[in-house]
Amino acid sequence: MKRPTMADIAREAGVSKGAVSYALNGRAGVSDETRRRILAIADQLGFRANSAARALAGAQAKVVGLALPRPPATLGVEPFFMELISGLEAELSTRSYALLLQTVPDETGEIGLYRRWWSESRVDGVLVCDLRVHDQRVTILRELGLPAVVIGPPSSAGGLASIWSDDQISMTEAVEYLVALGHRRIARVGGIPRLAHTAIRTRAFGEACERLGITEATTVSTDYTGENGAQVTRALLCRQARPTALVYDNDIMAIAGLGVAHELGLRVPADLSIVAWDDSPLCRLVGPPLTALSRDISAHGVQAARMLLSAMEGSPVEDVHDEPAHLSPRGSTAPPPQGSRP
Amino acid sequence: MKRPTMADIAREAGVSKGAVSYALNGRAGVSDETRRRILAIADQLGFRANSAARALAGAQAKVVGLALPRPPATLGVEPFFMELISGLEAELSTRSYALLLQTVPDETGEIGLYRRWWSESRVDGVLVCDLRVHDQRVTILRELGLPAVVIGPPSSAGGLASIWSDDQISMTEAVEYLVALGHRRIARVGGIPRLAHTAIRTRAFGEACERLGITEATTVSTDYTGENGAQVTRALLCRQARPTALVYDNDIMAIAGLGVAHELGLRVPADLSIVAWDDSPLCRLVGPPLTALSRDISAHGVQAARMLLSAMEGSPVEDVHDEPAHLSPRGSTAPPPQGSRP
DNA sequence: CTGAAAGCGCTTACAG
DNA sequence: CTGAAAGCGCTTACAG
Repeated sequence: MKRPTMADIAREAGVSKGAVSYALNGRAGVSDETRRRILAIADQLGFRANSAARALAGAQAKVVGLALPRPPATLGVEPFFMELISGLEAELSTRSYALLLQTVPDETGEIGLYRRWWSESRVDGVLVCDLRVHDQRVTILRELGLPAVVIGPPSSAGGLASIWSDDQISMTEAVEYLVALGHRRIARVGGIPRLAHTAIRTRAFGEACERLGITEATTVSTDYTGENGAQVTRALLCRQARPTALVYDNDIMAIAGLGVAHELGLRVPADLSIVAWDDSPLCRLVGPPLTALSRDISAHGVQAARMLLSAMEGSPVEDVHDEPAHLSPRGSTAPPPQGSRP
Repeated sequence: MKRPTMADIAREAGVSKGAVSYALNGRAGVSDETRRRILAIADQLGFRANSAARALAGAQAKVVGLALPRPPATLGVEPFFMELISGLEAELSTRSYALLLQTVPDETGEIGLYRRWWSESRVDGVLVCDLRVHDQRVTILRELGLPAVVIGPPSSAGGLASIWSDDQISMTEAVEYLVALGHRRIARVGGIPRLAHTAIRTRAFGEACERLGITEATTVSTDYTGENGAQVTRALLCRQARPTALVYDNDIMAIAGLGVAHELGLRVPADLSIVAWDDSPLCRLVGPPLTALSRDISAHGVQAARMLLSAMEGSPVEDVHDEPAHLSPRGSTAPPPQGSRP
């Protein structure tokens, strides 16, 4: 099959290629009648602008890039990214933008990828996630002048537009709820420490516990995998005075924690309360369903895509403070067992 | 920042742009010494070929497309796709190919997407998944002449190269195992009926049960979501003579089924055995860990990407029959309760 | 082995 | 409002 080009349309309509371009892109330069005729012919021929030619001629590539800074193995089980991607997709596809995905092993790899995307003119803009406290990526992106939106706290976004939800509020809500239930020994199975949002959560957890007089509050770090979450949970539950409540930084580890409780013969929530973060449908499927800090990640993605699209158009973009995750109490939280109450 | 172009290299090296192109692409036409000099300069300048220009000049776009034929909401929880994607990525990225992702609402939308990708010259080839029994997509792809590899049974691939694993073997293995344990009332919570591999599994399940004299064998269809899996499980377990073993077409539904058993006060595996299909790490995390039909989906993706890459080079590509999923017995299967044994 | 030139299919100033 | 032309940065026959 031969692809129809603008020259074909121009010939058919008896106008110049330039006129076709103006008509197709809805710009001034052609009369309404000519425009209509051109559009009709384009439609009839099933014309689609060649994206390479368009990009080369200085227009946009109509592609947005997303580097996934996690090892492929982790990605498969982490519902967060897929939910984010479906949100991004939902917005991008209505505007005929494609999403270019690539996994990267580490920060250096990611920076290399941005440089490559930039020098190949492959993408019009990028979304950055998993912000670190001092993140080099934002510096590079500003240097390259590649439009970018950060999915993470503005405090680490280095001046790039950012969209985030305030994890401090959510963490405080979770701790207050557990304390209200009567828990005094609370531990947190935290995420990767160098990530900016992990740092925020860790601080919030510590502060909330201190304020409420919880002295036995621990945070243990993990790599977010279920295996690691299980391992840490096992260690915590085998302690002399084991915690009566656990707060997890993602849902996969919370589910793993539930499995470990089961393995140790502890009843959830009678012997142990569990709170998950990032409420994927999984949390509602397990028995008992997990109390979780939930927010609409997909909507977060839609919003992030919108911001990037405006940034790419050159409009000034405000930071967006999305709704924080709120606690959805379900079957995995209850007052602590009698013996451990104050 | 200004991107270095081949003209810059040519000027620096004192040769023509053509010579630079030959040198960079490892083709004949330049002496070894000139080639080395050109490569050194390119490297020093941080040169990267502009992908749009390259695609326009008739070379490849270096992009592979994957349409995701599931509603965004389902994607988030389905580990299968993310595992497949990480496999594809692993292979594509080493060859400097990018993966273009787009969700599509249905078959018509997917066909439209292929036409668009084709007419925009956006991708060099595509991967097709979730094959239907009579799948229109393969016909269209052949018409367009877009290189494609089907991830699914060759029986529905309509002549396109395909990679698949034989679900009949796996299903038979699962049924034989359950029967050997003593189960006589086995039900299957199946996937979307119009998918080719679902049909294969349904037939295999029926045949295996019949051959082993299991008369009470039912398959119930679902849409693969956890919610639907839970609902179907609830209905099955509330029957007069409830099944003592359930086989699920994906792991999410198996986990949902475990939740329902918990909710109904049934012990797994003492009262009910559960077998999951597609053994994501989740299966090992829940309590009890799920017996599952496991295979390396990520490796499947690597292989699929390799096949597509050769197809795009014009090499003839053989269908690949990947290793079938094999049973990994874990804590969710055991002999049926006393009363229900023959 | 090397160079000069045409062309891929668009967009966008620049004249009329 | 419209047309003719240059140019984006590559690749690839075609001469030398």
